[in-house]
Amino acid sequence: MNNQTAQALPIGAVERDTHIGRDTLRVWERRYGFPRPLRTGHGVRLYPPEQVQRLILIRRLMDLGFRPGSVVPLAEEELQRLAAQHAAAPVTGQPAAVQAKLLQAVVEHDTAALHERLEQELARNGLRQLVLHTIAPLVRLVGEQWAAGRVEVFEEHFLTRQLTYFLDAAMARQGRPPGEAPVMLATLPKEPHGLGLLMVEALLTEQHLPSINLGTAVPVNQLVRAVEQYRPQALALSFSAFYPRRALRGDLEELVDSLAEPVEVWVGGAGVASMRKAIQGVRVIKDLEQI
Amino acid sequence: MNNQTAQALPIGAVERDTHIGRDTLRVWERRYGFPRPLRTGHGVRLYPPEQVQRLILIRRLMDLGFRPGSVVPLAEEELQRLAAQHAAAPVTGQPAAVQAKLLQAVVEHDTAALHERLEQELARNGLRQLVLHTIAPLVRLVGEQWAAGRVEVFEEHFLTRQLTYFLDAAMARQGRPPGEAPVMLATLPKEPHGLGLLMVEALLTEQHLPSINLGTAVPVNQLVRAVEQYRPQALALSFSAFYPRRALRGDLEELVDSLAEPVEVWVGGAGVASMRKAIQGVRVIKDLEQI
DNA sequence: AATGTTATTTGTCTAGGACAATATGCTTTA
DNA sequence: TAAAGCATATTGTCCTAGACAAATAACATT
Repeated sequence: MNNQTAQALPIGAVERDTHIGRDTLRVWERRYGFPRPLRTGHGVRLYPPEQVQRLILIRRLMDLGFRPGSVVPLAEEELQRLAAQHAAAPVTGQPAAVQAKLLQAVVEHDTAALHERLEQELARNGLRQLVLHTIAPLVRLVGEQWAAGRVEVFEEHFLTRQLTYFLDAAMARQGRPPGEAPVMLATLPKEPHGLGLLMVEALLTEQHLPSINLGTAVPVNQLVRAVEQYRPQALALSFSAFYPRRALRGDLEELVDSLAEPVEVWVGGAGVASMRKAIQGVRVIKDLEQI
Repeated sequence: MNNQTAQALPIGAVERDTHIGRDTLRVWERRYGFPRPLRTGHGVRLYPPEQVQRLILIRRLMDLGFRPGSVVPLAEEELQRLAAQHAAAPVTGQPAAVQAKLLQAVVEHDTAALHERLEQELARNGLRQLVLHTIAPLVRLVGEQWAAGRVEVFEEHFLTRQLTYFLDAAMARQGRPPGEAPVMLATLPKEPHGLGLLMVEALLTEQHLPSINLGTAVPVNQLVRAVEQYRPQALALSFSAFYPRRALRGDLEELVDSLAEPVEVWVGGAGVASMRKAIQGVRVIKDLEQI
């Protein structure tokens, strides 16, 4: 069923699969000599699958902190070596036995085992401890394993859905806190990862505090309107490690500038941990425990 | 707190807020004379908020079926008139009393009322009927109200989260069906709307059929890998009315071409309802009831 | 009314250059 | 030795104006 020629992708498809912008792909070609796509008769770029695969690998190394100039020009083998090196690097601390087991359930696609273990932890330690000491480390672990090439993107998708389901069920059993929500949760358009928000929602729920979770990829102007309507005391935004660093400061400044209402802006997640200078009117939450 | 000059946005930000591509924004400027952004000293476009607002309105009209050539050149008042006309258009059928009440709860941000009513319907008619006759029509209704300018994007975000929470809780009470999942659910990268998947998941769960929901925006190559690993009998994809029509056929063909494994591909949702020609190897699900 | 053909509309892609913002490397100061 | 200040290098995003393929609309024919 595999059609050979159809496998080479135009630049738009590559942008989507690699999360590297079109302009960037073209400028890399000019500057570093890679990628070097095929061309149609009319000059349109067609990227063969190997090059797309290598771009994904490059992207992974960049998320680990490498800069384009130091990885894009490298030969295939050198890239593989770099990646392997990082795959061998010790994972932060040693994952507690529980997380290792959970990770195993994820890569083996064993939904039942995953839920059973989570249920055990919940029964033993309660929702707060479950989020802080089991789920948050698990999510971090899976992220690291992905960077090391041991876990695939679709497995993260799978985990995200399972955790959402589990936390929703757990919150429902706790009961939904009544009253006006003092905290609004969301991510900006470039951020598709919503587990951070969900964990915060669970922590708040556990303390009988209502919250409004608008989910991922909410346009700035919509956040402004939502704040006008719901009038929360705080707007909490989550940023994963993959949020484009270039854009972070500008995006936050744009948001704060647009907010006419008096509202605290909280930001958290791996994406803001490395922020150099503080931004006027934005409070950085370093740790989930602070909630 | 509002900074006047900071309000004008560069083209990248406008692309995100309007979901109109950069190239498209520039080509409209050339062809239709709108938008006509300000420029920095170095020629960089800066779109004032009114123009962004008008672009969003244009986008809404296009989602209603208008073509760019017939709306982009129009003056502000004419656009407003067109929109108002469609706002006045009768909503499909008359929304049953239940949906009207639910809609009211959404726009009034009354979480408690929303959940209470859903709970009532669930208790009375069961999960299947709730999904088919209450939630699906509600989602459609909110979409129409949005197109008419009566509901805002952030309210759809709010509803999405609430329905996810509710359905997850309902499914958890039913109990998670054990065993290997015969159906895998996902949306392609350009499709951020995941409620369709969730409704299908709920319908399957109600019939004690397990499923694997990978959620939204799964890259094509990851879908291929996921199918290789989980080996489901069917891969079901959901497309909202906002999925770019130009890309639909090509994206599906790319997917089918890449799938080496024998797996049925099902597609559903408003985005495929208007598909002209069938695509080899793809089955169109016209109705949720078919599940 | 269905089908086939032609014309128009529309989004995405091209090249090569430019610039502002960030990160790095080097020097000076406490 | 560490912090701070400054110069240099790196990097993503934006620019222009033109081109083309795919989808849609309009028209002609069966």
